[in-house]
Amino acid sequence: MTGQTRLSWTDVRDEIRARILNRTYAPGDKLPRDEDIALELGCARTTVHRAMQELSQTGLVERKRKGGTQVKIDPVTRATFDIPITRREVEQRGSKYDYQLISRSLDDTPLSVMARFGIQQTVQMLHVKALHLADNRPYIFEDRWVDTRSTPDILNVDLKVESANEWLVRNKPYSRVDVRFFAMNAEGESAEHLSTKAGDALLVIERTTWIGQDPITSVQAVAAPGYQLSAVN
Amino acid sequence: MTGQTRLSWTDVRDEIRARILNRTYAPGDKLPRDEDIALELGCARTTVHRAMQELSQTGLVERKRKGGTQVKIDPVTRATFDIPITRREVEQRGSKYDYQLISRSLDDTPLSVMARFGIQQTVQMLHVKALHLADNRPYIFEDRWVDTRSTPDILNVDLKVESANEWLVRNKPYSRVDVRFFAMNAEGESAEHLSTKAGDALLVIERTTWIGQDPITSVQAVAAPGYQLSAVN
DNA sequence: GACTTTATTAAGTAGGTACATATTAATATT
DNA sequence: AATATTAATATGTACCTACTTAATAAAGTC
Repeated sequence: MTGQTRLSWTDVRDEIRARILNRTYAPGDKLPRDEDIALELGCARTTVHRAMQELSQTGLVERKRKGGTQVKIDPVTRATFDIPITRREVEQRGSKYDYQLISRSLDDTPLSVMARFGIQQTVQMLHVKALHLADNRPYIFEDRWVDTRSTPDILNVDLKVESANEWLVRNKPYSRVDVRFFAMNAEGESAEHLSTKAGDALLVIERTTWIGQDPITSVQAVAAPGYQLSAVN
Repeated sequence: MTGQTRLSWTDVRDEIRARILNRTYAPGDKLPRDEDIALELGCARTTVHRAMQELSQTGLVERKRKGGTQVKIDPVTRATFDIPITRREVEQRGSKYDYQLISRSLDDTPLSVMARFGIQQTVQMLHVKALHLADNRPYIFEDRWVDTRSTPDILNVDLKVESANEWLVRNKPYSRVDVRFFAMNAEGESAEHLSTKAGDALLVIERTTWIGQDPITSVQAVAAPGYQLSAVN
């Protein structure tokens, strides 16, 4: 008697992954049908399906109806990043969080911001600049635009007290988000507020959100020198 | 007669998400039990479960056995990035890909690399520097260390022809990966190979992989100025 | 009251059945 | 031979049932 307990879908996932790692199933190979794997391992097809679902999502295999399952030829590295509220991020590092409003005004959107939102006409939006600090040292400088058509309430928020970052996350869920990372040299304003010298390489996290088709906000969060963003798991 | 067809789990997911967006379920609120939602919407509990599974994965809700489902108070922005083989990335932009080996030698691991791998002792690893080009212009400069204990075959690969990047992805699946992004100023080597002037801000993608506990490779991919990394979806 | 034990609850999982859907393969038609 | 039609097939989905597990609440004990 094998006497072994029933297989869970994570067991199946691990077994299949192991076989891919040890090249039983090599890149480009076609895997057996779910049903055959189920039969071989002694579990239900639904269990194999659940396992495959995850392997497919992490980019290790590719599945097609009728076509079957195939090990990806060029597996991409898929990394997930959590971008929390800055206050949370600072507090979770065990640092003291502070926040300073730098400026707040209604300005016409420049071309760069229009491009981010994908809009053609210039509109007036709330333009907010603010600084997040960790242990009294500059941590992130944010330059944000908020569309007052989709988010008129932002005008009643005292941004000297509550950061737009936090207020928006709490009060303005989005249905679509675009996130991108790039590097820029510190200059003028960013250098000044982050207390660094002009020219220093800074990581920028740019986030733009929409609700349906309507723009909500677009922010460039410029991190202080040395900032690293690392993937979860 | 409503005459409507049966609900799919994506319908349920969209319905729940809509309710979260329109604040029927506000941040911090507890959602009804899966079973009650199923009853209300007229579908099976498993269908609701499948929908919740995705909402939970994207970080919109939090689920606990017995505790039920709760809308996250501070929803994080969760972004997923695919980091393909550089050749693929270049080709998908519609550019011509080229590759140049810059150097290849067996060196002792410096502290920084040991830290990335989480190892205490200095070991000799294969140290490879290479340049990826798009349309004859520098695209990514990579500085890579490969552990020859876990990956002895790399020593037989002609890295002048095939990039270590590509060979490893094809031949050395990993079980764990660490990915991080940061910005650095171009200097000396990186400036020279990327044909940019020293001081320019460059985005660095650092990737370290293991198979089980054993280090495979760690690479710093330094992108040419202007490079942006954007999330999938 | 503080602590431990027990029961309850809601999500999580496994199995089975039936059917839907997207592709590919085979066949028929022009 | 090229094209359109039809059949076959593997994954995807929906529903049901039964059981498991983790977390919480309630009850009991010192």
